[in-house]
Amino acid sequence: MRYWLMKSEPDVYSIDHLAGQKKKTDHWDGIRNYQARNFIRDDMSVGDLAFFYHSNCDEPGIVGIIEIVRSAYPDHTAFDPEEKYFDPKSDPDHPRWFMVDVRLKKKFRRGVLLKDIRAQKKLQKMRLVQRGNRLSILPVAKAEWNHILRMTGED
DNA sequence: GCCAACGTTGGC
DNA sequence: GCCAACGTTGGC
Repeated sequence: MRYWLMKSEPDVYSIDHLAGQKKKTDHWDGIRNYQARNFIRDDMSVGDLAFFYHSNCDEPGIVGIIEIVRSAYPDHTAFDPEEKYFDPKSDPDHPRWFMVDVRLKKKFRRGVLLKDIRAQKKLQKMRLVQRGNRLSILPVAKAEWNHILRMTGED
């Protein structure tokens, strides 16, 4: 069982979008970066937990917890020319991009903001707080996961 | 295979 | 809106 952090821009897809889905479950499409793809395709399993992170917004930070409920399968939005993330180099016979399904497990009453994470000595090694990190899928160490959970003040 | 140009991410 | 970081593209 692994821990992850998954970024989404709230203007595009926020935690409330996910909360409004049937069974609070949805696919996580649009990953178009090889490192991120390799993480979800090779290392992510059903039952893994991930922080839902709001990026590129007024208050970037972790806003809740999601659970992986389906392991990687081809991202069909790459096949559709109408889609924003269409990629002609991916086709159903040889899919290049993959996605997983996630279910909302918990929305924090108060998110853990990036600036608060940055202020934590014990979280300095997180890839999230290191400069220039643009990866949308990041592994999180168990100790870091627990530390952030404590910062929420919830169980 | 090198590397300049270009595009995207994302915090600030 | 700015800009640093960094991934991708394409000419050579």
